[in-house]
Amino acid sequence: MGRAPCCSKVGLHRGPWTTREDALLVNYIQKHGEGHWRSLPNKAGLLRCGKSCRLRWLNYLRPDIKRGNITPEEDDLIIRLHSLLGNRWSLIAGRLPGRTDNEIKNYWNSHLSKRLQARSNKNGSKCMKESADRKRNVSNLNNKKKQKKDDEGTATRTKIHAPKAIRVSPSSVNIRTHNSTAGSSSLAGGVGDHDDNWFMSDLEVDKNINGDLAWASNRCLDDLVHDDLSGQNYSPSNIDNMLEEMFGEYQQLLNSENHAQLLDSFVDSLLA
DNA sequence: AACTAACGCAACCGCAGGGGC
DNA sequence: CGCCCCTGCGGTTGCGTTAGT
Repeated sequence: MGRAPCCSKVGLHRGPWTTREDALLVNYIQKHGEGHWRSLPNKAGLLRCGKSCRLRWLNYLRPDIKRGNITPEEDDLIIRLHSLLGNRWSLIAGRLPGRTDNEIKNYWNSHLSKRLQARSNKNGSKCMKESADRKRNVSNLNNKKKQKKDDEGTATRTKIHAPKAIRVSPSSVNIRTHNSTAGSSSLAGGVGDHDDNWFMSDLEVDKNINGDLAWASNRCLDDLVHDDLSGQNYSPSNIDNMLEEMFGEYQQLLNSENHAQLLDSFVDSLLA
């Protein structure tokens, strides 16, 4: 049972968009605004499903989109946010103005995950194992099919704390400005110069929460970031400040007693 | 120059949540 | 309360491009 997929309708165009289709979509949205994706194709004169139109607009045609050239700062931020949030691409994208979840997801899959993998291999078996553990856990969290499989196949699947995925729109996710009172001193040196222990404390607390090594590869990630950026002339930026605040808050709540509940609200707070 | 493998990106798919009725 | 529709998210696929042989 259930609805037929919207893109299964016979006669609809699929595959790459033509410039004419792009123009039609842009013109329509400029006149009528976003939304009502279901009815948009008809009204705009497009032989596409609404889903496809939405995707094309959000990932490619929006005027505020930055394309290509991921900066070292963005690269660093993606790695750190991913270590914190997992594959929550929309959340991560929300902290990177002009970037789309799809772009970040692609960037991660094609660049960063491989770099992490290479780094793990270099660091030896301990790190490799930890990275694999974490990868598996993140995958479990974000892929229900796999999770079902795992549920059947493994009696004692490790669990990590996973705040519910939250629907995010770019306008609802603003980079918070300063005034944070959270303890951010552990990052005081900025990227490439930070206290080498700040990720470790996350790790230790997470181990306490869940009794496993779910986020153990944070160390590997940190090493990766440190190595990649330490050789560059790379002064502290707004992104660094933002990270300081965010991870400071993160650490603070992890040190509190009811951290499991607070972790959920922390992720919520990222969207405030 | 021709072929093949690897890579990167755009697009698609399936599912879940929220809201209206 | 339950159903249906719309929307958004994350995983995956397909294909064009580039690099290597």
